[in-house]
Amino acid sequence: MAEAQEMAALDVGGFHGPVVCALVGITYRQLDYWARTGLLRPSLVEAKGSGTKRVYSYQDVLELKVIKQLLDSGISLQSARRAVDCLREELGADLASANLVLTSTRSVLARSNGEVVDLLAGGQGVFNIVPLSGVVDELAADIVRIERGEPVTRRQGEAAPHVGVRPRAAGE
Amino acid sequence: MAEAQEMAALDVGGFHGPVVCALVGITYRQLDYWARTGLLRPSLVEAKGSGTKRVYSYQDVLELKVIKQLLDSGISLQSARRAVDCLREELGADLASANLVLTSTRSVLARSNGEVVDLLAGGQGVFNIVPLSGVVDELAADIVRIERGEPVTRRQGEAAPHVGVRPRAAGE
DNA sequence: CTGCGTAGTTACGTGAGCGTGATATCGCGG
DNA sequence: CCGCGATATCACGCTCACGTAACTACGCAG
Repeated sequence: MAEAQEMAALDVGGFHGPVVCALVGITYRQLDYWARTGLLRPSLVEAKGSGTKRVYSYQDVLELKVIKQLLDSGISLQSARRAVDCLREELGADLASANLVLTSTRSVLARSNGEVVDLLAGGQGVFNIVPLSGVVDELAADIVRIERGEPVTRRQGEAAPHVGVRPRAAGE
Repeated sequence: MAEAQEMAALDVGGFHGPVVCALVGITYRQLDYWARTGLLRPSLVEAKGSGTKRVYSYQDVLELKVIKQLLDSGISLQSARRAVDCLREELGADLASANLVLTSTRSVLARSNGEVVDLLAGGQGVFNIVPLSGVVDELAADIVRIERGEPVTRRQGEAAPHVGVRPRAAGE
């Protein structure tokens, strides 16, 4: 019962450092480095000296997973910073049905696949396109697994199998 | 007349190090580093000690420009290496009408915009899409400028204005 | 109140990807 | 054949993005 209480506390919105590492699939040193350098601070509770605990929100973990995707696909942390800024600005959007698009100069959210096609037709520079649906679904599944005590052993640097990606026609 | 001969020699396929730097918009140290680390060796003449000259082919310069685009858009040199491998394998293709697509696991060439849309519908991982038409056209224009002695002063890290990008409808 | 585990902090090291000179050497003009 | 500029090479150092290990401090059980 006391354990169930702890689980509930997690559900309400709090994730400690090590748990976040398991969910996102990064090392603790990366999480720590990112927090110190200001890439992504825990939005619920910041660390106040040794022994204290950082507490991350669900939204934080989502952004971290996006960052991890970017790193796995060979994008620099610098660019990931711009991506995070974009996600922060467009929080109202439905992430599960949107694509994050980064170009050399700016980053935007494309709600429909049609918008992505339009951007491609514009044809300037390089496009980094991140489908967010996979990230959202995957996180939901992993949270359940973590709360059961199953250790979510995902290999480092390897793309996780995305759940719930539905192929679409171009003219949607 | 003797000068015209030198120019002709360049046209046939040879570019020295510093000229390549000006064309691509990178520093000599970058070109040197990339040659030493095996990212992109001059395919015509390698360096054999101090005082010798590296000679790059037109194809080399094209690949270098692609690498530069990747770097400007925040992609790591590691990923750029994979991109170069892909370009090497698909040399027969018409680069000016193709897009280079990099995912976290592999790299491919998409000949039509339709293929790009199909790939997006597949929806796995992150897509880095490089329209090659701009790179090809830009290089041709810059080569003319170089041979006139005009110094092609392009700002570092800023995307060059692409020529000849034509917007297309999705169902092409 | 006293261990003790857990989590954050510090110190130090590492490799990639260059920048900055200084140096060595080639090849060409005179 | 001899200087001289152009080009490659070397030595050194720097920043980013972490890894490893040791240390430290909180907070909870007993």
